[in-house]
Amino acid sequence: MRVQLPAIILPRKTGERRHGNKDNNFVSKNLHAERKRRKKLSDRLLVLRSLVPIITNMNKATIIEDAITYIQELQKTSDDLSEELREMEASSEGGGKQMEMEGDAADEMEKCGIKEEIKVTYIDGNTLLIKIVLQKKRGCFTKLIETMDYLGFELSETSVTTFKGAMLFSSCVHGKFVDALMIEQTELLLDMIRSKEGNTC
Amino acid sequence: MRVQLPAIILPRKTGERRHGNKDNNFVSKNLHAERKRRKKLSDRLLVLRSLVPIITNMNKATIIEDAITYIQELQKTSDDLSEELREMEASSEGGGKQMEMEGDAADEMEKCGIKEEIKVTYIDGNTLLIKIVLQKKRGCFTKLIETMDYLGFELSETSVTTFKGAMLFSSCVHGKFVDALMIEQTELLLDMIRSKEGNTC
DNA sequence: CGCAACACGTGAAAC
DNA sequence: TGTTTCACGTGTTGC
Repeated sequence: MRVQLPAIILPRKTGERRHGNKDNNFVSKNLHAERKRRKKLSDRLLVLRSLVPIITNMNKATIIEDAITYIQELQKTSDDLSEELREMEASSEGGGKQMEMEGDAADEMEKCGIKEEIKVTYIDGNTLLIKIVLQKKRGCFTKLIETMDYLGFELSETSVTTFKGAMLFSSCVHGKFVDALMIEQTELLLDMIRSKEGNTC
Repeated sequence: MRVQLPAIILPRKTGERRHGNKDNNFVSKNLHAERKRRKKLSDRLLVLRSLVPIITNMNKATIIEDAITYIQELQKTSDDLSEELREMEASSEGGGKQMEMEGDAADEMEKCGIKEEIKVTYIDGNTLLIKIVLQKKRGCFTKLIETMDYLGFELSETSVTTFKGAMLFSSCVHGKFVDALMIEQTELLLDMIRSKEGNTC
């Protein structure tokens, strides 16, 4: 094998033909251009070689050959990865069936004139009565409970009923409430639950 | 731009120098070898070009240049995909946090002497009173409801309370019950809910 | 020695 | 027109 440093190619001084041209001034106009072109090509090949991890030989031809096989490998692995990811996403979404069911639930709710809503009734500084109507989705109850927990609400006398694709949640919650503060943030609370639904499956 | 068919390159007949060599027999032995080498290199470049989707120009230099950018793109997308996949795998395992929380819930339940159980009280041929204590897990409520729905149970007067990592579910369900049949299958029902829990996140 | 790989200068075709 | 790109044959070098 040719002994050559990986990065620094020592340019061979071969073929330097000092051809004794008769007309020394007209040494062909494109000489410089051709040199530049060759240099550009060599540099490009060098960059290409630096990108390919496995280099069997330093030959120009083998550099390109290795680049070819490397591109093929990359394409294959890329395809495999994207397919694997696609499968993973598909299985992670719980199947389109679930989505359709949720869509049906929304339709059913709309057909029956049920709308998502949240109503907070202030009892006293430590007690609220919360009523929430949500589209019935997988895990929505857990997300709701988690939101309540995140807000520091302690649930008691909780009741849940589902019908016509909707879920009615009503609960007497205990905590330190600053009067009407939370009551005015009901929409925010609803958004929190909704966003939490969107985050996980 | 050079007019050239994408796939079939018509070989230029340029530079065919019929140099009037004095010694016609010794036209330099490496002529054939050099031709073969050039052809090999050209062919490799052709293959490389066929692999790169975006080709700005047919030039040798630009072919390599495009290949370089393409390889860089492939490497980047490959890295991105693998990282995305890694994240997805990590989050798809339910997250160690969630597992830990569920484990904590189980510990807390055990510490408080609460055990998972199901108790079915027969009211009449159309009504049952069901009480279920389950470990509080993400989505367990939905799974429970789905199981009820699968069994053809119609829920009414449903109440849910969570405490100490456990979830208490009690409901008055309506349906066509064949007396004690379902009552004896309570363990089966519990297993169904548990297995449903295991299926999804 | 031959073999393989390379850079070079050059004529010509394409733009 | 001139510029660019190409293939060619060759001299040369390292193995």
